[in-house]
Amino acid sequence: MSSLPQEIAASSEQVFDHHGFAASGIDTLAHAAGVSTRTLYKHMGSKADLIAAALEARSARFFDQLAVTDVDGLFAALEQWVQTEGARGCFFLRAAGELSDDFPEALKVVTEYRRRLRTLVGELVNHTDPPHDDLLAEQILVLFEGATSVATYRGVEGITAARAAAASLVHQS
Amino acid sequence: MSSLPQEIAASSEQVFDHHGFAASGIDTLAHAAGVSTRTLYKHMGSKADLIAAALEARSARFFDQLAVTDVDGLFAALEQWVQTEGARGCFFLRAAGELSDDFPEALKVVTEYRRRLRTLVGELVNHTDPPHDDLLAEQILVLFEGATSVATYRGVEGITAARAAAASLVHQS
DNA sequence: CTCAATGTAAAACGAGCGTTGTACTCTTCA
DNA sequence: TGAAGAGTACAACGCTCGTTTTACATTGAG
Repeated sequence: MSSLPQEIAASSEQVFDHHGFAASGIDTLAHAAGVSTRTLYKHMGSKADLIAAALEARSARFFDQLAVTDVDGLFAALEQWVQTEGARGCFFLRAAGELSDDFPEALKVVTEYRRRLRTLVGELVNHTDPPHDDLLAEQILVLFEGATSVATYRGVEGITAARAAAASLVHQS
Repeated sequence: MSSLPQEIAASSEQVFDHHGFAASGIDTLAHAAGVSTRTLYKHMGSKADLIAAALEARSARFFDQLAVTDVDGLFAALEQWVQTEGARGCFFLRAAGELSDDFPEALKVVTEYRRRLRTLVGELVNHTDPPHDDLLAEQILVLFEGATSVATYRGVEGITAARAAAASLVHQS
């Protein structure tokens, strides 16, 4: 049995993902979490804090899925994610677009997510045989982000295409 | 001298792009357009209609920039766009994420934009020498969307990488 | 000149928002 | 037993929002 703050952050992650941040009211978020608004505020402080917590929860959950050993596994994991979670575009890009400077903590989570994703891709590319440089890492990152976006309207086909493109770029000398 | 509705849609496009749809109030939008709220409503009907009009304006403006003859030109045009407009992620993806079913007209514009972008990429890939198939078109689409996303935090470097990747994929048999 | 069209300013409306206060119930454990 | 802690329901607060109303200014054509 996990803690209430974690449950609230987890269910809020889903509500924000499906309806956007501004459009998700506290009452809706509290009801989705199965708690009263009073309890929600006691644990989360404010809506801004709750948004940051939801982004943290998504980041942790997403990188758990991305625990892979090679570039191809990255796209396999993304395909798996989209099949179980659906595709609505990068949660963090959407957050950055919707949230202004009034949400500095949330934006910090977005920045940290991006840094971590870039680092992960860089490591995976570095462990290919033979090792590759920064250009390939940037290209894999583009394919990953592109697959995430394209999947919103072309489904897993976009991820399949990205996966094949990544393989081509990795294996060509 | 262009018409008031066009001016309102154009300036609203900028406000929505920089601050999000829900966070942009009617007063802000009217002030940015240099008109009163009364005039804004007379010409645009409602905020939902204004959002749809702003998306239409962006679509027209963006595809004007994408009047190119080959795949490489596509990424050159995107690089140019980002340098003059900045990068905040795909406007249409963000709209789809923020707007619910209460905005059917806006979502129709998003769908139409995506259909048109996919068609454009398909045509450009088909006119390569030698002509290529649907897989490459999907891959170029992924690179284009990925470059748009990655540019938000890695700048034009992401577009440069995507451009090189596209060239690799096009020229390899 | 006048009238219709088109614009403005400013206030008001009802609704929903994020947030807090109050009063109550239930559990737990010393 | 009884006090403390943690949760609930529910109303209220001040604020902002989208939208409409009212009253007034400007302008160009017949």
